[in-house]
Amino acid sequence: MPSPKDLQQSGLKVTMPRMKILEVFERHRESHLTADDVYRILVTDGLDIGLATVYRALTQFEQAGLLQKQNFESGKAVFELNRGDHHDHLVCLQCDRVVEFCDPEIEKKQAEIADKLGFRIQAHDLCLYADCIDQGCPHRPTQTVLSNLPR
Amino acid sequence: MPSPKDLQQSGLKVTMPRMKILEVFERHRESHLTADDVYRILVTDGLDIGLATVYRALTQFEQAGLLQKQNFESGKAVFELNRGDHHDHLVCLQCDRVVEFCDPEIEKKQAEIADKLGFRIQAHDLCLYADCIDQGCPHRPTQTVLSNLPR
DNA sequence: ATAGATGCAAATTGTTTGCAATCTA
DNA sequence: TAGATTGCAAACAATTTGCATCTAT
Repeated sequence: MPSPKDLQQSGLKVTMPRMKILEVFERHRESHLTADDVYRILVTDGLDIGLATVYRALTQFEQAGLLQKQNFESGKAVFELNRGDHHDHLVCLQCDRVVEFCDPEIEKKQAEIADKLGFRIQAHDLCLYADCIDQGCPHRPTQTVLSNLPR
Repeated sequence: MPSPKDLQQSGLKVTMPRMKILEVFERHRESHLTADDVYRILVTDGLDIGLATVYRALTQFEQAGLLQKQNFESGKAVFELNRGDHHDHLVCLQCDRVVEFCDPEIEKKQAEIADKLGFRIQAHDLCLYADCIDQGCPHRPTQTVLSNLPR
């Protein structure tokens, strides 16, 4: 349930299009959506919101820290709700399923490496591309499976 | 020095455009080049090779394992010679400098993670975005600095 | 000779922008 | 009401493709 506060705090006016777009992400907490995905969902919902507005909102929301943006190999950017936690992604090469994970050891090692090279790390992208081992891999559109790795 | 064999072995005909494109990468072993970078270099060299041909060649060379493709945040794909070794990248947020590194521990951990999630890892992208700590960071176009981390 | 390669222009795809009309604070 | 926001169409940037013409094998 997106609250108007989320927008106000970012200096963005509370408008219908923006609230509806946030709602879409609330209703799809497990997904990684492209601008077009969001646009289609809105259209399906019978809402008349332009694609350009979606793009503008996504950009603003990302800057405001409400959303996180990812660039997988697909060429299109995908967005997900910023749940505060940082995590990396594993994309299934069979069905495009996205599994999230986070490994503190890797995170630590990254900082050490940057440090050793004379840099202060600001961000990173880590994405694994892999094949399902188990049989039951449905060839379906993008879908997310949350997963917390033992630490 | 690109050898015709590199192309023949891939089932690609040895043509002037292809050889010249390979040469460009040989002459810029340290760089990460976009299709347009390659095209401009060729034009500068007085060669009349179409941009579409460059794109086609880059794709074919990547599939043939001669080049490696990277998608940084820039939106454009960059290519580099496949030197056999795997490595990850660190991009300087100030000057776009690209530093290469490889950390066996991270590699190992990645495989373990994929394994634990029920996947067999095929590939991965790891890119760190960071700020130079030291002063001498020139704001210049993309340029690569090779670096082997202690292992 | 012939399948494959090239150049050019036109087409695609994902994303951004100009602008007049329309809203929020 | 003033300044922000929206929708639409046009503009863009990166990459791909159709096709008639060449070229390596």
